[in-house]
Amino acid sequence: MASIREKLEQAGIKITPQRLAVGEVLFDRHQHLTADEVYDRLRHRRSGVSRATVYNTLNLFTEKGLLREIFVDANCAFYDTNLKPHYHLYNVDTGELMDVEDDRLLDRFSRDLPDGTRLEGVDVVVRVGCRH
Amino acid sequence: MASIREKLEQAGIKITPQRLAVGEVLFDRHQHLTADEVYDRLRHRRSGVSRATVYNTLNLFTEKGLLREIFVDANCAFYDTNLKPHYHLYNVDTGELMDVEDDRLLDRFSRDLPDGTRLEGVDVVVRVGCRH
DNA sequence: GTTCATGCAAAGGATTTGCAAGTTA
DNA sequence: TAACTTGCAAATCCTTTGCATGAAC
Repeated sequence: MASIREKLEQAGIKITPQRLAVGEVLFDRHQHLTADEVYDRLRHRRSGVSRATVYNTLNLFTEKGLLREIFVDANCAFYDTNLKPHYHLYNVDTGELMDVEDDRLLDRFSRDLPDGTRLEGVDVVVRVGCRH
Repeated sequence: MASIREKLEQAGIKITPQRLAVGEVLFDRHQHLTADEVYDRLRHRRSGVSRATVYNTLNLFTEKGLLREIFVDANCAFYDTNLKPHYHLYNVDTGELMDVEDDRLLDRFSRDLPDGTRLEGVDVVVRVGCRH
């Protein structure tokens, strides 16, 4: 718990009870949560964090590099706590999202970037369906 | 124009004037358009196609394999007419989306899929920013 | 005491849906 | 004719915002 406080402070984030609560939900382990899932878990814990604050906090954590946003379809952003190079396996039938570690991911796609640009990140989503 | 009609028929799509109009806008050349951009172009051509029909048609074309949806951020899906293996270079500062051809894209990520699943597609978005 | 965070409710944008009327094969 | 498509407006979903209250340094 102290480590979450440190994590936020190291990222230059001002500590509040709400931000700690969001951090505890998220950084418990590597996972992919939507904003709504985070909000629900906070409610179950009876942490009084409003929806607006959940969104604000997720955006803040993402800006500060503690989270990565993943877009797999129009109506939900996932927030990923795994910052190591990896890609995602998305099951379109079950909605399940899995990590696949891949050390060379960045290398593979960061060659030949246009002049005057810098790499921000590489997002790979491998879509699979259940075999019927 | 006849080729668009054939393209739709081959995909098992019933022909209507609206669907032909959407097809003409899209399949003119390889491009990435949002639903709203498609709607705007239809209005400039004075094709009377409603917004709802644009959405219905884009979803239909996607289901039938004539388009690919690309999600680069929460608030807009791009529809890509390029069906060859390729990935995307997205400039977060300018909003520009570029294709990069890559024949081995599918191979690279389609190994080791979970049992009982089949590959639906591989989406790669390389995010770049302007060097300041 | 000034700056920043919170939370509610309202606004916003993209997409979908219900349903009546019109089209297609 | 039978099944499907269209279009409008309303509904829905996710997310952001305005603003007044409250906390922090």
